[in-house]
Amino acid sequence: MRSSTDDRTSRAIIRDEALALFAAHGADAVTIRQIASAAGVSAALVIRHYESKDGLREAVDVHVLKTLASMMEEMTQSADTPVTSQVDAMLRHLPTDSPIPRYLARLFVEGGATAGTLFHRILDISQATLEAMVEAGTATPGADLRTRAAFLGVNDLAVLLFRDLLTDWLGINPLSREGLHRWSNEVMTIYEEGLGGAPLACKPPVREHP
Amino acid sequence: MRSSTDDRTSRAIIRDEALALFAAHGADAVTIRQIASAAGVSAALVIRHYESKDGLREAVDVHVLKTLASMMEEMTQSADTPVTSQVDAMLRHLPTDSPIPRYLARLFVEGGATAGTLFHRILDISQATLEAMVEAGTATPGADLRTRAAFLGVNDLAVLLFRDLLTDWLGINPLSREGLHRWSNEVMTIYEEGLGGAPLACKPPVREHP
DNA sequence: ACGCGATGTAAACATTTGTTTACTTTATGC
DNA sequence: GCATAAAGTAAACAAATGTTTACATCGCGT
Repeated sequence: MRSSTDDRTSRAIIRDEALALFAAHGADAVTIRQIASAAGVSAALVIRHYESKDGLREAVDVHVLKTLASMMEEMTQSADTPVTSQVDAMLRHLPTDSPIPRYLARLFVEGGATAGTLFHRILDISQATLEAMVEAGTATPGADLRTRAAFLGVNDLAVLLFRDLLTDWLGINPLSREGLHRWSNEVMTIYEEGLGGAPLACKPPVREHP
Repeated sequence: MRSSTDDRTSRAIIRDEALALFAAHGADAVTIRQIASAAGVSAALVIRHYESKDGLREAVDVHVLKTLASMMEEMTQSADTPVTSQVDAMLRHLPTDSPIPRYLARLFVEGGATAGTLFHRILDISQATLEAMVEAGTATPGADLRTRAAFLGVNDLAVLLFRDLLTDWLGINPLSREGLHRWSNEVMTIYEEGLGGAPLACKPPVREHP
């Protein structure tokens, strides 16, 4: 629901409320009247601004894609993004109650062109990062570098998709500060040493609390 | 659409067609008339058998859960399931065109009680497997065994959720025979040695084609 | 003050959807 | 054979939903 002091244009308010509702319940399950009510306007105004429900859907898609694109651009410039947490880093740029993660989850299972474009872009970055690491000698291409890049990228996205279920099972939101710390600590360790830890005959395992 | 020679009861046919349509388009987007038409019966008969659309939804949920439960039981008895591919192994028990994977994907992003139960069960198995490996000395508990188990379980499920998008990006279905081979080969390597491969000073990296 | 476009609304409309009703057909026990 | 229950259907119904129409209000340049 829009707050009483809100200088966004009603067009933007409608789009944002639609995004929130689409993320929460899925676009099909949300009615124009619900969106209108959440935005504090009439149903007719929603149509007036976006022509149809499908037009609104597209507008929301474009908006999400733009938001993510600018975020990804910003991230590729500041080079502090390790391979483990491309998406996690992305999410740290969003407010914790942002509807975008959940919207993305729905987008990905739904398929469609937008999802394909975004997925492609994310995995391309994952591959580029891995290639850079191989170049730098901090990673191995494996038997098939592209498959390896896909594995890394998909693992990254998985935290996002399973956020709620993981929160239940772990007792802590893996995208919260504390949760993310535990999670990436574990991921980093596995990516560095594998599941078995560093071979004891070679060097002692590296632990956080030795 | 039901085939002409089909000895299933019409009740089961309706349930199966509903499952297929729910998986393909999401339960909200599918109408009772579509299900009826796919099953080759009238819409009224769908209601007659399942009382309401929600009743049908529940019946489909129960059926999927039962199918998976019997599959998981069968798998825990034959002890040849490595930690990397609990779900993959599950899927190898299903026909390649089974709607169940896609149905599960929708179930998981939707949340709900059924999804919670199933997710819980899968991650519990993941944890038990990891604990057994630690006991056997083939794995390390890491800084937080439960988080580590969650990471492994979720990675496993991710292939399932991203199947279509991965097929696009990789050029091969990661759940096909060839695709699954490449995928788990990569996963195994990373779980065994990490991204960097075995430290060269200790022993040469283990490759499939040396 | 006034015209006018932008912004907004309530009520009506056509269609879709889940469900009900009244009715027919098919199988089954006796 | 026949009654009776189960399986099945077409048509009607009520509510919901996307959209349209006709009408109101506000801001603003002149």
